[in-house]
Order: sequence, then C-alpha cells, then structure tokens
Amino acid sequence: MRGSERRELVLSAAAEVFGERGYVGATTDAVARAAGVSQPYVVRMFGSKAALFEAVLERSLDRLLETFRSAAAEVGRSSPGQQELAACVGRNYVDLLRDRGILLSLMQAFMLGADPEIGPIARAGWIRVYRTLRDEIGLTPEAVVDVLSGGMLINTLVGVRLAADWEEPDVRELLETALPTKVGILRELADPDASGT
Amino acid sequence: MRGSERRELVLSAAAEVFGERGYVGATTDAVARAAGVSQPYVVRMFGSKAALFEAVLERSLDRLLETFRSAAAEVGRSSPGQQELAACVGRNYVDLLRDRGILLSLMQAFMLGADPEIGPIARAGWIRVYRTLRDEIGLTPEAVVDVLSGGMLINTLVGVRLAADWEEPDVRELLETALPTKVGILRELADPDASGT
DNA sequence: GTCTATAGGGCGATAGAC
DNA sequence: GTCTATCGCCCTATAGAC
Repeated sequence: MRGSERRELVLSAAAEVFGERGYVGATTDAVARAAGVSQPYVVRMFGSKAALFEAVLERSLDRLLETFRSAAAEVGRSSPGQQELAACVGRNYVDLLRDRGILLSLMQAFMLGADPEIGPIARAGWIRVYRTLRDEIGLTPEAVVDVLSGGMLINTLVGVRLAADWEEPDVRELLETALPTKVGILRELADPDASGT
Repeated sequence: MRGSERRELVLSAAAEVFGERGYVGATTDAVARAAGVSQPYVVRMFGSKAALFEAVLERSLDRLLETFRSAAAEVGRSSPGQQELAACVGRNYVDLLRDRGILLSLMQAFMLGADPEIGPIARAGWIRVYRTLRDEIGLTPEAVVDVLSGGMLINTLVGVRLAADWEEPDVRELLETALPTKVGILRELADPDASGT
C-alpha cells in the first residue's frame, strides 16, 4: 500500500470517528483502530490531532462542493429553474450520507465555532458552501437558504440517529415527511442489516 | 442564596459551557468557574458530569417546549392557519437564542446520537419536540418539518458563530436572508458590544 | 453546604527500535 | 514507514476539613 493510500485510509476512518464523537470526544486511538494502524502513527502522520481534524474537514468540504457541482452538471444543460436545481442538489446531498463521516464531521466542526482554532476554519468552510451554491450552481440567496435548511435538518436527524427508533410510528412519519424518497438511506445508517426490509 | 437558586445558577452556566464546547469538550471546572463555585461542588451537586448534562438537557427541552406553547397561545384564539402558526413559532424560537446555551446544548446532544447514554435521551427529546409541534401546536407534519429545518439552520449558524464574520458581505447576505427580521440577535451573540450598530 | 487537596485514569505526544 | 513503550498533562471524582 502506498503512502497516499494509507493517508486516505486514515482520513476516511478519522472522518467517521470525528463525525460520531465530535472533535474532543474522538481519540486518536479510536481513529487508529478504525484504520488498522497504531495510535502514534496517526499522530505522526498528521503532526497532531488538531491537524488531523483540519485535514478531515478539508477533505469533507471538497467532497461536499464536488457533489454540489456534479448535481448542477446533471441538470445544467437546459438552464433549469431554481426549484429544479435545488431539488437536484438536495438529492445528491442525501446520497453523500452513504459516505458516513463527511457530513457529520463538518457538522461537528460547525458546532465548535467558539473554538479559537476550529471556529475560523468552520466559518470559512460555511462561506465557501454559500458561495458555491450561489455563484457556481446559480441559486438565489433564498434558494440557498432553503437548501441549507433542509441539509441541516438532515444532518441533525442523522447525527441523533433518529432512525434507530424506526419502530416508533411518529419517527416514521417525521422521517418520511423530511426525506420523502430517501428514507432508505437513513435506515441503512441506523442499522446496516435493515436495508432490505 | 437558597439551594434551588444555586442549582439553577449552575445549570444555566453549564448550558452555556456545554453549548459552546460540546459534552466532552466542556469541563466541570469551566462550568464551576462560570457559576462561581468550586469544581468538586459541581460534581457533588449532580453526582457526575453525565448527570449534569442530562439535567441541562431536561431544562433546555422544557424551555423549548414552553416557548412553542406560548407561541401557539399568542395566535391561538383565532384558529390561525398553518403559515401563521409556523411563523409565530419561528419568531419565538429565535428569541430563545438570547438565553445562550439552551438551543446549543440541545444541538450538541443531537450530534451525539451514537453515544449509548446520550443517544437515547437525545432521540426521546427530538420525538417530544415533534409531537409538541404537531399535537399541541397543531401543525401538519409538513409544517413541522419546515419549522424544524429553519430551526436547525439557525442553530448551526449560531453554533458556527458566522456573525463573527459580519464584515464579510456574503455573510451579511446569508444571515439577512435566513433571518430577515432577527439578524440583530445573531450580532449580539457574536459580539455583545455590536448590538447597537 | 461548600471548600481544598489529591487520587486515579485516560489521552496526546514523544523516544527510539526495526 | 511503522511499530512498542512510555511520559506528562488534564480532567473527573473522592476524601475530608470547616
């Protein structure tokens, strides 16, 4: 395995662990275990836990923005309306959930805006998201806010793992209202064995 | 000062600290300092850090649901439509931001759904929010989802402290689009001295 | 009730072998 | 490049005085 591959392996594992436990709650040892390497190696590879988290955020943001761009390219040939654009961005966004850790690690960073190191990075990321949706995708500010609102609700529903209470009828009603066509993904995330039922 | 007052003092301080740093990142020492008491006393008062966090969540959820109910009472006499109800709930929700810590401590709990202790509590809280909005306030599931979407966006914008970059024009545009009439509150939260400018 | 002092455990980071 | 061993710090929780 080449160095770049091992680096990507650790980054992917770290995104999941940071997404689940938050920046402070995640341990470099848990990341190392998830990646199948030793704890000191994780630290040595990135210099520090903080630097590892920043690398995770950069990678997650890149994937998110790429997803937005490919969504725009999907419907872009026919100069679509705001609603069509926003709907397509939303669909691709939900598919991102399959790559556990990307959206949740970003969300964990967003909740640490008061941190003197992470805060500025999180705000810069948030601004990049806004500009990409407005300038590259071509959404109006109002449409961007709608997309972001739905996205933050989805992030929260995934973060709280509400689908774990799927047997509860009100949970089903809420999830099916919030994600009319994409509930299956949430159920997969809550319980990998329940995807087919 | 009576015991119940001191308890409320510690709970209020804890809500802010947990909201800013997350459950793991918050230290009982920081809570104690914010409340002006000693660190061991905070632990003794609630038994453990986990029990303190759970008390914070219970208090925060109670205040949130009370806010929803008072919003409904505000417009309730004239059997209002869904849009009017949802708008009133949204207005009162934003006013809750003045009580720093309430919404953010809940949000921090929502991001820890994978935690075996906090996860079930967070999910139960989420379900109570949904049922209150649907059954007591009388919103349709679709209207509840709209209210929750906007709420999660606001929580995230406050958590990331985007208003700290107020001099950035795109930040102004985003915040004024997301909270047309209530931007002042975000600016107060970002910088207590900037409320009048 | 509330404090000071401190024990005990976990985690990030370093040293150094291979 | 990758590991094992370990240091030193910080944080929760306990002991015990007042």
